[in-house]
Amino acid sequence: MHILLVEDDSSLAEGLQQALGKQGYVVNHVPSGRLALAAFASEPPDVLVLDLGLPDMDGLQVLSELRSKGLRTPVLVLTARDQLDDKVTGLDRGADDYLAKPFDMQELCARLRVFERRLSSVAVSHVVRVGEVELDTAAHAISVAGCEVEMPRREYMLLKTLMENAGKVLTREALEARLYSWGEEIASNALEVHIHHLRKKLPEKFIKTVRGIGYSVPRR
Amino acid sequence: MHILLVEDDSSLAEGLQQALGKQGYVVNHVPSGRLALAAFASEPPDVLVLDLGLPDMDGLQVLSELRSKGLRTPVLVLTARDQLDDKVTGLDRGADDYLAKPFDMQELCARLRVFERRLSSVAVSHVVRVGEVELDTAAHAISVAGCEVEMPRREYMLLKTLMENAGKVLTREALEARLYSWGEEIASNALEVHIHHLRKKLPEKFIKTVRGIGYSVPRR
DNA sequence: GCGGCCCCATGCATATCCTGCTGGTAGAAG
DNA sequence: CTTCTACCAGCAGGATATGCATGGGGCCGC
Repeated sequence: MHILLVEDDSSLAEGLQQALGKQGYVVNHVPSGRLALAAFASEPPDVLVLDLGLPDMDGLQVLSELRSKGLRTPVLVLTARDQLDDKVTGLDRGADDYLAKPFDMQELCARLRVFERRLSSVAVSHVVRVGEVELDTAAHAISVAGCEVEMPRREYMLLKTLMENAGKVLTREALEARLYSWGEEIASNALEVHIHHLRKKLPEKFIKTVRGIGYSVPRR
Repeated sequence: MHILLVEDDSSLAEGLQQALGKQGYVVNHVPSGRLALAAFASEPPDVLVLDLGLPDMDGLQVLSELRSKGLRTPVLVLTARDQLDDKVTGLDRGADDYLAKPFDMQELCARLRVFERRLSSVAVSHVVRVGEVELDTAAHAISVAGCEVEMPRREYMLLKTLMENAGKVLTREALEARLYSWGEEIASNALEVHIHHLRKKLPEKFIKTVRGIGYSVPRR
């Protein structure tokens, strides 16, 4: 799941990015409202985590802006505990949840999981099947010909994006954008290595390479 | 956009069919779950609008059936307002949206537009067909008389530009400009070579040469 | 530390492409 | 009708780019 974190306190942001990354989220961080809107336009995340105290524009303003464009992305608002009024205003303007600083990491994660569930139930079915490969997005499980197969995080993500776009060719850039947040771009053939590992676990010819473009799994 | 409407109340169904038809949608209507599955098999729609109260099988059952087959077609569920539990169950089973009867036509249209947007952004499966040659820009795939044909990058690009401008004659310069970026201009008959390779894979006379000008594929 | 996971670097295999050349063809000029 | 010429088709050798395979080492959880 892609999270866009809008937070001006860089040390807090870094901590969050790291912690959430370990939970398997892909976190992009921007320190200001203007950048948040820009990031949103170029690469819409699944969830927005929004601090209200921002240098350039008020967090609530960001929220209003997004909603006025008809975007329904779930938003979790962070704010200092003593500004409780913000809570009401925030929810009024379309926030989905609210967390007072300082907050517990556990709690943040729990609330993100709620979003995640909501997303996966609203967005797409839980099970994607292509040929004899079945991917259960809810259980994070893959089975090949009815047999469960273990998948590390990156491989899972990669396979998932490929299967969700079965029939289309995904460019190397598109895949990398999906697997990595900004700032953790890779400078090697890591992607090819993952593809390599995936192929070992999947039926032959399941992942087709389109030379010069990228990869695809055929729609069946 | 193709809509499959599953609704047993015939008067409501007729009204919807008419109203949605005016919006430019193509609406097929079936009154039962069994027929819905049949219709789905023979002609998969872009969106399914599903009433939950059906005579033969529960609408939710239809939904489960579809999802278990790995079909990810967007589904909008209709249900009576007093059966709110259905909402949760429906979303759990893979519905994408939900509308309580009686509903406003405006709102239904708005929600369908959301699906439409989602479709067009995800499935940019843009297919160009000229004669018996078919080109799918999303899958980077070419098929001649229904048979898949491999295509390297340059040949693909070349064929694509020709087909997208079927009927027009493209000068050699125009084609080269499309295939090569600045700095990698070519200094030989490379283009002719690619044309040669293409002709080998395509039906006879598919690419016409216009002596002194360039090439074209006829519009059919 | 041990093991899984993942990024990185390298060498190898080959598909893909450009090049240069030879021979063919169409259309105009004589 | 013949000839001439610019343009085009076709081929094969070599250069290049691209992807694959493999091993090393860093990092983190246990």
